[in-house]
Amino acid sequence: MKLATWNVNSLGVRLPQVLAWLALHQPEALCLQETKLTDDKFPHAEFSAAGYAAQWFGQKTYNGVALLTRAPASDVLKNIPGLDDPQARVIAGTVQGVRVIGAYVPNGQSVDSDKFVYKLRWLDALRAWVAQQVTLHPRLVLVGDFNIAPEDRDVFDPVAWAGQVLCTPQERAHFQGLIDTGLHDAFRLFEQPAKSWSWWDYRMLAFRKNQGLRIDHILVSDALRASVASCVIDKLPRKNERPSDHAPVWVELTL
DNA sequence: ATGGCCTTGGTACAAGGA
Repeated sequence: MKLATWNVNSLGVRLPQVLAWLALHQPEALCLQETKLTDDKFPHAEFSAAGYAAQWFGQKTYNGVALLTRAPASDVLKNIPGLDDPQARVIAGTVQGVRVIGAYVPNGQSVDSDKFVYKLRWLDALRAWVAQQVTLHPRLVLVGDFNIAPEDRDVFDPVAWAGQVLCTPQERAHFQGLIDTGLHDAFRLFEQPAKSWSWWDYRMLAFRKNQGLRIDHILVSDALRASVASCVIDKLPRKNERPSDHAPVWVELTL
């Protein structure tokens, strides 16, 4: 079964592209980030017509996440239990015996920003909760826009980006902290092309020049590691008219 | 050519993204 994640940067704008991608790939589950829709505006009827059940959790203008599944998801949770967070950033559900957690990690803006402090605190809470979730649900995937480039090889110009937000040692330590709960970066379980990115700035002709970062990830638990058949960043939607600045990422599990 | 965008709310342009 195929599980996927995509930061769509406004589902209102990107809905046709998401529907086309679902029809083409028919994933068992697709997690969306940055829907930017209040819950009353979520296009659940369109997804239902396309054969997908939806769970969603949004807000006006910013953030917003959704979980689209072919079979209805159970044990759905919205945001991190116990974390007082006004921003809609997490949605979780169980589908076909796999716990799927979709996350939109705060960007952090810049290292000297209050938003960076929020990002690090948020990641602390995520790690603590994911550690519990892995114990409860050994077959687990944590997917989404992590807003962290884990290593220099995930950055088109690591010298220019050194110490910048998305690439700081603190953020990378948090990524490792998530890995240390018993997860594996599915993309790195396989030989991959050099210069593989999941996000390209809209400016500076970044996509045409393939200048990007790999910040969207799929982490799989120990119990699922042997079942991961492939992990792919799908660059094709980035070539659409009016694309998201992020590409979808998917894994194929043979369960 | 060393700079180049996109989205939202709201109706001008500021803020946020990464």
